[in-house]
Amino acid sequence: MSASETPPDVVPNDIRLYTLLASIPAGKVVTYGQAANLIGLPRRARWVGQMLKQLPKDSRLPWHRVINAQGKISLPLTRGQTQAERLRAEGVMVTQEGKISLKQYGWCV
DNA sequence: ACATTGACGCCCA
DNA sequence: GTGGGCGCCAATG
Repeated sequence: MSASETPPDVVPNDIRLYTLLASIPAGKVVTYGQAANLIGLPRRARWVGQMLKQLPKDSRLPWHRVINAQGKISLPLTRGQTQAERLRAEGVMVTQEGKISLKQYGWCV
């Protein structure tokens, strides 16, 4: 092993998730599963949810741009309402039920 | 070490 | 479109 080769895990997974979050354009959304896939962690959707949950309340990261595969907000009403408001503030149409059109707002890479 | 718990996802009725 | 059931996987108790 030469020292010049880059090990596959030099960047911790949580950092990669934060980086991805920061790269999601305002007005666009991704699903938990997509977020996991995009950082090379298939089948880790639940883990993504755990990470977002543990984010400090005053975090600057756009955690609100992550929704579930059904195109809906996965949060209990209180915080879910906050997420809906944040999204609407960026021009995303969110129904009363917390439904969002992935077709229209899904972030395509 | 075993059982439960989730900000999940896919399949099927 | 809507549930119900099951698989998945890290964190918790």
